[in-house]
Amino acid sequence: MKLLIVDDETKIRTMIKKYAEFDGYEVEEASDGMQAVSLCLLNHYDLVIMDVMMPELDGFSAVREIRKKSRVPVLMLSARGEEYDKIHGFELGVDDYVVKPFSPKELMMRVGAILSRTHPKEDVNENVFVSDGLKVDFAARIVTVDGQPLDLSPKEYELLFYLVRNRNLALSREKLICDVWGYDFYGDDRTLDTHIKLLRRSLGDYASRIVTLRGVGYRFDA
Amino acid sequence: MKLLIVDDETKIRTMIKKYAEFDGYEVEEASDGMQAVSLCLLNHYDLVIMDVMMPELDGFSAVREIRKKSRVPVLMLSARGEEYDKIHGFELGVDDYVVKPFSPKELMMRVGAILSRTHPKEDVNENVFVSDGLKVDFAARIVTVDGQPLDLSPKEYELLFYLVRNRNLALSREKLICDVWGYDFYGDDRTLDTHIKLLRRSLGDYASRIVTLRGVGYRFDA
DNA sequence: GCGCCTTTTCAACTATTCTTCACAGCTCTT
DNA sequence: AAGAGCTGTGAAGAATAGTTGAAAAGGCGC
Repeated sequence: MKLLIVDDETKIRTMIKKYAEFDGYEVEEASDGMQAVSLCLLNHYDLVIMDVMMPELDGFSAVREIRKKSRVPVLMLSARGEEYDKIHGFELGVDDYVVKPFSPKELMMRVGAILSRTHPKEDVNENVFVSDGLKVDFAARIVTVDGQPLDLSPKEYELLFYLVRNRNLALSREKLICDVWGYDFYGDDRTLDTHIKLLRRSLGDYASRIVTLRGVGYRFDA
Repeated sequence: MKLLIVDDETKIRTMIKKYAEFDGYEVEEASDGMQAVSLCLLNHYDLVIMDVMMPELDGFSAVREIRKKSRVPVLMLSARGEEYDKIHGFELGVDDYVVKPFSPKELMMRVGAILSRTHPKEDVNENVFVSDGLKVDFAARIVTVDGQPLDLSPKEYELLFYLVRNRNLALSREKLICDVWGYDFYGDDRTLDTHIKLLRRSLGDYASRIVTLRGVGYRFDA
């Protein structure tokens, strides 16, 4: 996770940087708006902490410039918590707003809150999918139907996992082939159908969860 | 979008409710933490605005209870911006924190910011269209009428999706043919009519949403 | 190299969908 | 009121896409 800290006061930048690095973030600094804009166009940051009052280019104008190219989350710092300023910030798509003087601990809490929202934990979130008598344990690589474990082939696992991870979504044949087999697969048109057939046979009563979307591909219904 | 406002002061609840309803939210109220917890277990809210200081059960304890069952976004209101309280709030998975006295306008800005983060699909790119009992889910490729899924043919899906994406717009026969069939279609004049007929038949009660514009083409009324 | 399991290919088969066409119906003009 | 010009409809053959079983090809451990 990489942060960009933008403030004209070195003292403040250093202080935030210390706390941020303590929390395990990688940190870069900019001392004015112009610099911030250039850095944002050159590099990728997971979040920008931006002061409002700065020489050269103020924080709001800098965000406006950055927004032309990037949706990077921004947390604004302002010396005074004027309502006008706050609204101004939200309209630009600023994610949060902290008023100086602030507690560094609270600032880092807010940084954490924004990042946890913009980077939802996909892998941590779901290791197992359950619906009625069907259980798909991604981590353990076990699929059970009514408690009975199924004996699937590697491709069947991969295909099922992909379908379940993208359940309730129309998946085109091309996308399935590309994502499950790899972009460099130039096999027969019927390969996918055949594996769907095998998977359906293995799933028994749950075969109907794999819905054929004629002319498009397939969808797994949760 | 449905909000739950929890505060023991009727005056504050009424004030927030007025602003929220002006912004188009549906609003329910609770006057203490216990009530808030019960309501959250019974109903679905898109966001909860919760005061900290309340009789019976304070805001933090209420959120802790709610969190056992629900991940609903919460915005806390507090009479004093003590740092300890703020951190306490973020650790519970509170999404934002507003200090009293606050400006209602800023509060609604923050509510909007949270909701746009938790419901990213609805405001960014549209994946689903709903109007009365008709639901068109583009991503899942599912069309339901009064909860009942329809079994449409590929062309019916494509045509309906195109019409709904360009709803309330007069679409010429030429444009429809060109965009749905492709610029290189040199088929019969009756092909489009026939598919409109099939689609209308499938849509049942909602057939009349597809309006014939004699001499021009068709329009889907949202 | 052998045997077993998995994956892929292939072609026949089935099911669904698309297009065409003839004609009916509607609307507006003459 | 008749006719021209569009649009709606049902039927049927043509076209397309998906399913399936069988068989060949590929991998991997022994």
